[in-house]
Amino acid sequence: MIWNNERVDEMSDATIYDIARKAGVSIATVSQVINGKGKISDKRRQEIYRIIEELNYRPSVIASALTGKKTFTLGLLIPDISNPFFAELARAVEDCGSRSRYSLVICSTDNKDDKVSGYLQLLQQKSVDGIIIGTGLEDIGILKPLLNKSIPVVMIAREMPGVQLPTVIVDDYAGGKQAAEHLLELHHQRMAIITEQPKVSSSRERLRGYSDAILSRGFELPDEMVKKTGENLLKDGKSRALELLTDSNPPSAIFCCNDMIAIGTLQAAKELGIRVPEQLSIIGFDNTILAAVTEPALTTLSQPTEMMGSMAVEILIRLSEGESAALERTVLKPDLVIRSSTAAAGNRALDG
Amino acid sequence: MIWNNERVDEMSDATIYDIARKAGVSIATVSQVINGKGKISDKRRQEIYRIIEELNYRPSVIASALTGKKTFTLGLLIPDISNPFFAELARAVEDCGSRSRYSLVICSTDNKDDKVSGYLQLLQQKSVDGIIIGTGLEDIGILKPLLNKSIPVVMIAREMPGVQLPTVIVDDYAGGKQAAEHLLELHHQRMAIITEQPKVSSSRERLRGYSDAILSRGFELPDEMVKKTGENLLKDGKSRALELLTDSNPPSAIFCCNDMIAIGTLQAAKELGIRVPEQLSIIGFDNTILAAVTEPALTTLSQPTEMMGSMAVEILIRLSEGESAALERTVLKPDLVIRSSTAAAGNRALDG
DNA sequence: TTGAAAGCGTTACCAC
DNA sequence: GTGGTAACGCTTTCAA
Repeated sequence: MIWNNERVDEMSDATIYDIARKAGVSIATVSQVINGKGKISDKRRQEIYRIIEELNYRPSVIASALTGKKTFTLGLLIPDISNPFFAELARAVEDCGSRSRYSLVICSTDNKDDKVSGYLQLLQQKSVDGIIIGTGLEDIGILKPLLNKSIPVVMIAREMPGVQLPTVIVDDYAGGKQAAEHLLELHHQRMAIITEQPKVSSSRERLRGYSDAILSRGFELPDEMVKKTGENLLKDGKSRALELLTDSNPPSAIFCCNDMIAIGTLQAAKELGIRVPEQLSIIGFDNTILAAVTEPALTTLSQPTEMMGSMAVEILIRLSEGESAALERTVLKPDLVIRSSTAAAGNRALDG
Repeated sequence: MIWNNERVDEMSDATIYDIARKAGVSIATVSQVINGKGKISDKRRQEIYRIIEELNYRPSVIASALTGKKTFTLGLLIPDISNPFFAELARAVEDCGSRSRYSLVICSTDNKDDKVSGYLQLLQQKSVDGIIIGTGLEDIGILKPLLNKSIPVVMIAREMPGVQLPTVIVDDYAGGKQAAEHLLELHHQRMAIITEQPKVSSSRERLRGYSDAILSRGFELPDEMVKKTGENLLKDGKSRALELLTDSNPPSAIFCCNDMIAIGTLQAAKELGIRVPEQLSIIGFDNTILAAVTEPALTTLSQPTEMMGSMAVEILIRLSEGESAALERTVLKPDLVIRSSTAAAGNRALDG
């Protein structure tokens, strides 16, 4: 390699003992210098710093964690890091954490309970300082062993009924309502919804808000207008949309519980030759980068990912520093972003 | 919380001592049982397993790492986890790692050298078992302290000239060539390219391949047809595209070094009322989910992210298990995925 | 102002 | 088969 000619033999990383020996002091003194504790003469301090630089010494986080200090590592459980919404959320969490020198361990659970509990166990064994859960869970019993331990946990973008944990969430119910109201204002009457699996709390709430808003205006949301996807958001979204759109009495508007599903729906419409938004209005959720690049661009509900990520991290850090767990529940507002996938209700028969 | 009524007081996690005490044996015995070493009578073994279950004991990875065992943690350096290409790559790495119970620490560097070296230091201090670098670097000197240490490193999707490290990469040069050839077959002559910053090795190679292919057909790639973005791929991509398209002699085709830039270019074209692909062909790179959802859908070069991720992890694990560092360099082939953003060269003046 | 020593939770070697 | 104990690299307390 390029540095062939240089010494690469001192491979073993220096320890506090090496520093102490070289400086002719005890390891306690070195430790104090590093942690800015105790009273060390300026001369010694300088000298020790010099040697630390010289040997490129960095204290082992592992060893220090073993003495009861933090690992400066956080865990993030999400369904899938390759889903842009969660990638954006992860980025927010990472950024906020790294400002305080925390690292982030990513755990993609695919919404599978066994993956969740596997990751949870792993994170515990690794003594992370906190865990952020942003994934759905069928059996909350899985959390029990974790909650008996001392690791702080906060929920992000998801909730578990029956488990009280600090939570940072968007008002999904209100979001569903806003979606419905936007559509109602555009005079849609036959409205459908495609949700995620029922174990995803956010989807449940969005459905509830959507449904309530429709019902309160005297319209209805019949069962055949409510569809659920499985694991594969894009593919299943498209299939469900196909089902809806080939119904004998198809909807003029579909609310998709996230942008991925909305894209699947867009593809279904395209495949059937249905024009969006003229013949069909589609509204998504999350306002990921995807929503901005489709044609037509998606009307969607935007989540403040930045804010959610940093709030979750801040709570976790406070908790891990021993602050009493004020069982906070922060509910942020989603924002309706109107683009080009929604328009006044048309009539497919006339229009098409 | 829901489990209010139950004992939650034994908060302190059980240690090997608790198990040993309860089983009336020494910690050495417990350790041996856990690690399947030594000879322990079946009776004791069963009993110890039972107690482990009962106390929900899980050995501390921290403590075990301190005795020289692995941390079962890998680090991944990428420019930005919220960029779909890297999110997909991260997912591949995570999946492969988790099959062997490794966790993944994500580090978004924004292609900034100081972030890179900060993360590198952090990962070392945390004694990760290996580091995957998929981010550009201006000053490779930053890697020097790392390479002197004992942590295995592999490069993914990027290369550093002058640093020899095991590498898993796509043939970017060939990719650039394929892009050019596709465009040339469509009879384009005035062809442009928008690359990332020069410190991104993959962009440099794609440019080289593109340029070589064009030149070898007797056409040219004049300087004003070569643009570079900055940090913000989408925004800068759009600006650069705007510059190209408002040139007095605008290109009929633009090769964008990744899908994000291609989308910026698509937006620029839309803004100028230029029709794609009739008046302008656009070709991207990466084949992320984004390429499939734009309108028109992007012709792009697909990278085998799955394969790249798992190869990188496998090399790293082998290395961390002491296998001699065969300085492998795996070059995978990119695949041209033809969608709807490229077409035979038209004439904007006639056509528009 | 400094250092000796205990302790953190494991593993591994060597006696018994 | 089983257990005692040193060692891993660090922090912290207490004495000097």
